Amino acid sequence: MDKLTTEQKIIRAADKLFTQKGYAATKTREIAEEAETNLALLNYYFGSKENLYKKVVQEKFIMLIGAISPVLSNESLTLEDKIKSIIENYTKLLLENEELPIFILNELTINKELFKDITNNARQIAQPVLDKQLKEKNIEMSAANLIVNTLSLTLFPFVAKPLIVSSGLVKEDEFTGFVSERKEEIFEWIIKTIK
Amino acid sequence: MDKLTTEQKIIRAADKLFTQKGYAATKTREIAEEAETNLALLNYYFGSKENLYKKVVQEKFIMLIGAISPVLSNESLTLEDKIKSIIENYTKLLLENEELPIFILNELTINKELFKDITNNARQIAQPVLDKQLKEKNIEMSAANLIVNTLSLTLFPFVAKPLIVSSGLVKEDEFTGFVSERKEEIFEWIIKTIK
DNA sequence: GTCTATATTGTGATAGAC
DNA sequence: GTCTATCACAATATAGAC
Repeated sequence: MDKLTTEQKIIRAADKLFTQKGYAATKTREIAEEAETNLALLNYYFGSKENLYKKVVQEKFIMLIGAISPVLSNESLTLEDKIKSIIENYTKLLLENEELPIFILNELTINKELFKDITNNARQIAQPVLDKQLKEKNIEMSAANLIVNTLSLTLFPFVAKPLIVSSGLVKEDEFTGFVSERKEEIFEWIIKTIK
Repeated sequence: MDKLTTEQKIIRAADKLFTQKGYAATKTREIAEEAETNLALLNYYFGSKENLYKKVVQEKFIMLIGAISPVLSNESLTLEDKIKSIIENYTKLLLENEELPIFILNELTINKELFKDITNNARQIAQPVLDKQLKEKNIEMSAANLIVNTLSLTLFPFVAKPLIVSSGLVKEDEFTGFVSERKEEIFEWIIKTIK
């Protein structure tokens, strides 16, 4: 019934396990089993565990910055539109991939070298545009603070979900509602702080 | 010169390496080497790698919730005092332990069971007090949102530091200044949003 | 308490038949 | 392309001398 190629099944299994348990804790045999194939095929298609990992990580990293990078550098969007888009994009993306940000942020912390080539591409494209827009409106907040605040309020609940849930602040089955309702609230809070 | 016992040296080395690289990627031989002792002594004092890890993790977890739990449940502090204290406590703590939150949050995500006994203690102590204070002041924001927002704005920059730095938003050597200046700003932003 | 040597298992990768 | 069997080495843990 599933028309995935063996290669795709391995990628999908690797994605799931690496995201859940991290690189070192994930065994190649587990990936093979999850993909309903065997260890030899993993090496046949990808050469090594590390190679497979890089494929997965790059894909996920692009997902994560893909939700913000085009928005920020788009000159035809107003400041408000940008903030709203980022909140919308991330909330949608993370509701479908809850562990994505903690996975990427943890990997960035543990394995700083791995990402250098990817981040360099996005660097310094967005900031000048945003700085110009802030200056035009006489807003005293820096571009860095505006971006960090927007991302903080939007991403952090997902990053800290286990803590938020286990502390009883928000119940597991209320979490989706909690972050969905926050979307409009975050937008209003941010607008308030830049006025 | 250093008057640490062997046991303390091992704990300290384990703390450093587990925090930097995570559980699975850290080898017991490395810990022994970092502690300037040998593998046998690690097992002599702690029985196993997992045992040593639990010691380290619990200690760090208590550090992290210790900066907020007593503040929130203190009935004699005003709402403003609480927010200010949390921001101050965390910024100070995290400037000295930058990897603490990403480490704990990642471990909570990967290994959800490990923490259940600890979080249960702090559960549902703080929230009633805070809810009462919010109601008295006719603030429409929920306690959950207020706490999540405060923690988001304060903790997220540390969690996302590698991303913030590698994207060029804030330079590595400006990071301390960036989060230090944010302290007062975060406080003002939050006050604005609850008025 | 400390150390060297070693037992034992786990893990990434490959050889070679089909 | 796929699979079983296996190699080679890494890693946790322990035995036993001091």
